[in-house]
Amino acid sequence: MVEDKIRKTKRFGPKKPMRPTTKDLAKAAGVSLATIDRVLNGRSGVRQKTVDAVNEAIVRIGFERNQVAATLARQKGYRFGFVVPRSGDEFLDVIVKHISEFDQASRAEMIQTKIVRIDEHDPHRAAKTLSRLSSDEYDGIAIMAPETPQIRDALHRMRERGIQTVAFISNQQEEDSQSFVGIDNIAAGATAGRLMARFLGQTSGSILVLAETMQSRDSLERRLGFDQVISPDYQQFHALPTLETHGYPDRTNLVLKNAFAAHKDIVGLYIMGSEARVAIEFARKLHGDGKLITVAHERTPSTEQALRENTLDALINQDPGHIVRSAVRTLRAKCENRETLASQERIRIEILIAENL
Amino acid sequence: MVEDKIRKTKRFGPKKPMRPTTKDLAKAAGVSLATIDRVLNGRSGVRQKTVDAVNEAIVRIGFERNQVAATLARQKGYRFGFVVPRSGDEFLDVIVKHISEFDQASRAEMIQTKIVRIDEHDPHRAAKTLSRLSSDEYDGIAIMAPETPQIRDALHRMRERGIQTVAFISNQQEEDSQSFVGIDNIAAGATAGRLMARFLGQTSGSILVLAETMQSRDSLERRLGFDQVISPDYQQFHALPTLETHGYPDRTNLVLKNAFAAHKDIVGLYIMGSEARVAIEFARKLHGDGKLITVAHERTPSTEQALRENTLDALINQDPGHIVRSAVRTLRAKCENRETLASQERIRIEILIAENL
DNA sequence: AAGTTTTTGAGGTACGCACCTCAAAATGAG
DNA sequence: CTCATTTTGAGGTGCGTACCTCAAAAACTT
Repeated sequence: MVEDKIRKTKRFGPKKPMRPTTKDLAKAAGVSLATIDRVLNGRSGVRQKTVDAVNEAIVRIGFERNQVAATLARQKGYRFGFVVPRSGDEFLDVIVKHISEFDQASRAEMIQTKIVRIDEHDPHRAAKTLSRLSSDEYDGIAIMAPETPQIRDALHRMRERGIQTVAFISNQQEEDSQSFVGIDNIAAGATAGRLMARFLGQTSGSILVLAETMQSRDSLERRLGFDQVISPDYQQFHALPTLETHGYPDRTNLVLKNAFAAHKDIVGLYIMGSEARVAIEFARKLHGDGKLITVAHERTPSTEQALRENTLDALINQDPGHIVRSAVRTLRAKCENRETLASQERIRIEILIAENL
Repeated sequence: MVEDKIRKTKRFGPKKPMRPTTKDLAKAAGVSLATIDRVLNGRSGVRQKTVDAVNEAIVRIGFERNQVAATLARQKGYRFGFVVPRSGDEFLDVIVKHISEFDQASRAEMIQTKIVRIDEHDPHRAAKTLSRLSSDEYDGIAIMAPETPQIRDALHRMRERGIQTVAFISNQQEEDSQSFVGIDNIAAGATAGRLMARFLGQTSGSILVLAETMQSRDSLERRLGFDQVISPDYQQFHALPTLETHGYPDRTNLVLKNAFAAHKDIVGLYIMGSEARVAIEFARKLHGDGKLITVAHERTPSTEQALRENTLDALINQDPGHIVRSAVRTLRAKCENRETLASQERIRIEILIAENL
């Protein structure tokens, strides 16, 4: 029986530098555990006065909820949905691959991630798909979609249903950092511009800029950033108006051919869209001629190979793995009513060349 | 009493796509929970035959230990130590800052990270410090230190004491990816070389290479990578022998002055060490003259400012935040006898210019 | 003051696992 | 076959939180 007592105090003595628990908090606040639970989890039926008292005690004793125990008790990790366009380019495939990989890796952490496809060309249908996502199937949604009124509304209603949301890769206008995971596309365009200019060096001539469509915010921003660098700092270059491919290979080839026919002094090619395959192929054929400097966005099998083969000179990338993880961390923080460390969640604008792949 | 039954089956029916628990595993393997525990946690006193049976059942039913519940039950998160040099440059300060930040942010996840300083110039004392780290104070150690026999032995003994180890930033010869977190310095040197060459363009001349010491593996590797690019691909450049600063500002100024006096055709400066302040200051004064292209390593307040001011043309960086997180994930995986996804833990060689800071 | 409503407390169960003890069973040695 | 040893089972406790119920207390109403 003496043994029993010894066992109680674990190994060595009562040294207790432990983190305060809910029980400690209850004592400190002079309320019961039930009330602590109500306050911590934002349930109703607590007087403001009591809420304040609890919050005061939280800071006073430095209470911090044990997330490990919390998720265990909640007995329902988190279920997050990644909403992505149905029709996709190579970059989308990469993203999707990373989402599934993450899902695999985080099963042990009780986090589920599913992929939801939407028709990005039909905002109405897309919004309808979104409206079907219920809060007892998803705790949060990360969405990659162009910014349209329908989608914005759908997201708004989703939030009202209690589903947390965050935009990734494609911004949704909400400028606060807790709602968007991705790069600053103006800066990305500027980075592309600077590299282009520096790689071109002393030569002069025109620069071709290619995009899928200039309807999208991303392209607009990249172009803006690009011009911000090229126009003032380098008079020897002339950046031509953006050519739009609308995602069609044939059209891409056509506009490129026409452009090169019309402008004999093209020295640079800036591919803003994420589908670079066709344009790269076009550039590859030209490469014999001389030094066409080519810069593109997003690492995919094609762009990676082009970089290795020297068809591409530089690649501006945003790490899909980081994006996925960051989106999940952001959603989780929102679910737990926390803030994230903005510094930790910032997605870098990566510059890739053959040597640092 | 009828209510009771209803309560038992939670909300809606017995729909059970749940993850198998230890209980399920016990049933599947035809053994008791106690045995499962023995096998899972590598305790002794189990016949090989039984171990095999359990492992077979694990694969068969796809059991995966619930880490959340495990860490809660273990009632002792993880205590990791980051061993870093006592005397440090700016980059070290940045690293240390990130370690403390991580410590703050992960308290709720029950992960503690402490910083342990060692005297990197006295391998004997350093090893002694390491030998003092006990396994009931640390579950794992991440170490940033030059590779010496003493340290290697100390690490070895540490592992025997049951402390997991991983090297970060400075490699420790163990080539397997699970033991090192940091960049490939050969590739980093090559990246610097390529950027240097491309930024220089058509000019020709000598390139100055500066290091703290060529004793260190990192510098050797960076230099190797640098030469691998410069020598074969660009005959117009001549990379001079590495100058060593040994960390002394005065000496840095001196060697730089002498070098510029001896070689009138210097067009590039490659700063390999992480303490770039003095060299940058030197380059800043020269900048009026013309186009000295300068490339350095590691983002610090100084290098960042130099990049903004255009004194530095490019910066090769390894993200300290990622390094810290990756080191912790790696250590944790080792503690839990798991493997990490190598792809997820690879530290990128980042290229920074003014536009993508 | 009596009734109504709101707020609080007490107590329980569960989550999945770690870690412990003791006895029972299986195995091996002689 | 017996005895010693190794291996296994049964059962319990606790981690810190979520979530639930029911009754008691406090706060408002009229």
